[in-house]
Amino acid sequence: MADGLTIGQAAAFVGVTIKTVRHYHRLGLVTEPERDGSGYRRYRSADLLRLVQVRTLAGAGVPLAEIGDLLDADPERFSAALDDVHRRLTERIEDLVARRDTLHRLDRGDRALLPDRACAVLDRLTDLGFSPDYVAGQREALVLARALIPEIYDNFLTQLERSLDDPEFVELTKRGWDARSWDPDDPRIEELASALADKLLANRVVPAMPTGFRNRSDAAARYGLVNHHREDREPSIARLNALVEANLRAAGVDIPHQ
Amino acid sequence: MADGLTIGQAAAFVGVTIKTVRHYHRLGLVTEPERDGSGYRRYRSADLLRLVQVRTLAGAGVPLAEIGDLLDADPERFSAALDDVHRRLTERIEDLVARRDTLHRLDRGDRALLPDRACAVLDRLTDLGFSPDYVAGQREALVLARALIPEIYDNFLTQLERSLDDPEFVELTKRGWDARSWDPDDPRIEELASALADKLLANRVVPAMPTGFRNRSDAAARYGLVNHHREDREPSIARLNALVEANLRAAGVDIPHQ
DNA sequence: GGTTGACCTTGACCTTAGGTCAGGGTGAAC
DNA sequence: GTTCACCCTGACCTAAGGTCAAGGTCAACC
Repeated sequence: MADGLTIGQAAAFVGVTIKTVRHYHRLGLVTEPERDGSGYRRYRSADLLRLVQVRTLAGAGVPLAEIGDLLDADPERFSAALDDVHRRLTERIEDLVARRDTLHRLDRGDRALLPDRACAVLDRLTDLGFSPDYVAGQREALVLARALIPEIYDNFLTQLERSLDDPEFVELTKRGWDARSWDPDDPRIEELASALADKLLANRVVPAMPTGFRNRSDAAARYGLVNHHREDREPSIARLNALVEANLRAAGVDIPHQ
Repeated sequence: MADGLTIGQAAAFVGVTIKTVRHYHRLGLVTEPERDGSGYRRYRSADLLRLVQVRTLAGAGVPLAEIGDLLDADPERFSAALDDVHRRLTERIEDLVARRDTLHRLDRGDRALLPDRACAVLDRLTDLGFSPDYVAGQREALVLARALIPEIYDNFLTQLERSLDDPEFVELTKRGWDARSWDPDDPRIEELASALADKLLANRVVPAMPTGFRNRSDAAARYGLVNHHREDREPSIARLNALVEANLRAAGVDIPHQ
């Protein structure tokens, strides 16, 4: 008898739930339609049209709070606003595409993100016979370096690449990795530290401190984080690294304490 | 002295706010790091790594509630989950692209959405000299028909197209539109209704009632909504339409009352 | 003519992914 | 020695709805 659709029909029509339609009413986005004898809302063509318009904008991500003004604006302002919505939507889409693409890098073994050059170095580590644990640790260090101190990330990578060309250095590094099973007070650690420091100085692959930070302690914090990554799990390696750093410092290399 | 980044540095590092990091702690997504002497959180490399992983997934739209399980899953389950995330992200992107494309149809004069065939008919109406108001009304009716009763939308459109090929019909329709300024009791309305009904029957462009609905009253509600669109604003046109319908009904056409 | 089941009404509270505010403690620098 | 940027907790706010409760209505079926 009473004409107009009920709220359920109207909602199904525009593809939303009843609650959503009522939500739009409460926000004043769509004026409440007339009620029939039993208090039901009855939607007429004009209401549905408005509902479709609101939904189209809302579906495109326009905040509901803006939609009212937008639809009631004069045509050229509306048109300009539409262009703006379109632009923002395009940005959002591009952002999502970029995120989708980085997503698959999470799946390359370690769930972290590294460019190809770093991956090549890591593959080479594996080929040279380093243990998967060691490779994983280096991978994490590279991820951190890239994110925390991009200024010296290249330096870090180059250092790794050059070191791998020197069989003696590779040997020393492997021995250093073996040191994790030694007692932290084992005298061999001091010997090894000395040999490693000499090698580093000879090959000129000393770590460069990051520059350009607001203060030195910030840089030091980042440097320490990268260079002492995973040491909390390996006390002997921590001691080895500390000794190597002490040796380098004694030779005049700028390395922050702790 | 104490090593590790503060929460602000860690947050800046992964590109989020401090509050977001604390939020992840509360959800158990990233375990709370150790505190320093003054109770500040100190983030070490492993914490940052975890933070980057969480952010990468969260940024791709994975609900925070799922991320924990996901990152702690074994590799092949993780990999499968990543594929799933990728798939959902692709769907979302396609959906947004579709919405972006429909968005510009909102800007084609009337802020409603119609396919090309309908637009062509409306343009033709304008070319034939119908007033912009009349065209707007027909446009709205088409939008409603398409959304409410797609089964007869084609029929509706074909009817319009055929009618426009008949100059006499065009003349009668224009006269019908002029009738909105007449008194609703004007005797000319009855005449016109009779002529229009004859023409409709002769051209066989009678409206088809929608079929296949759960009940007849639902169909009737939709039909009424489309066919009596805008009549609340034009009482004379309402009367004219009612008379045309009565004439058609008398000739055996199935049209619901009200 | 009674009951069933699908619909409608309002109102109050829940959700996600954080943001904001209040009130107070820390740390480094000028 | 104070200033200013940073940190702490806890309580409440946001958008865009969803869920639940308690009750009224409508059409259909028996």
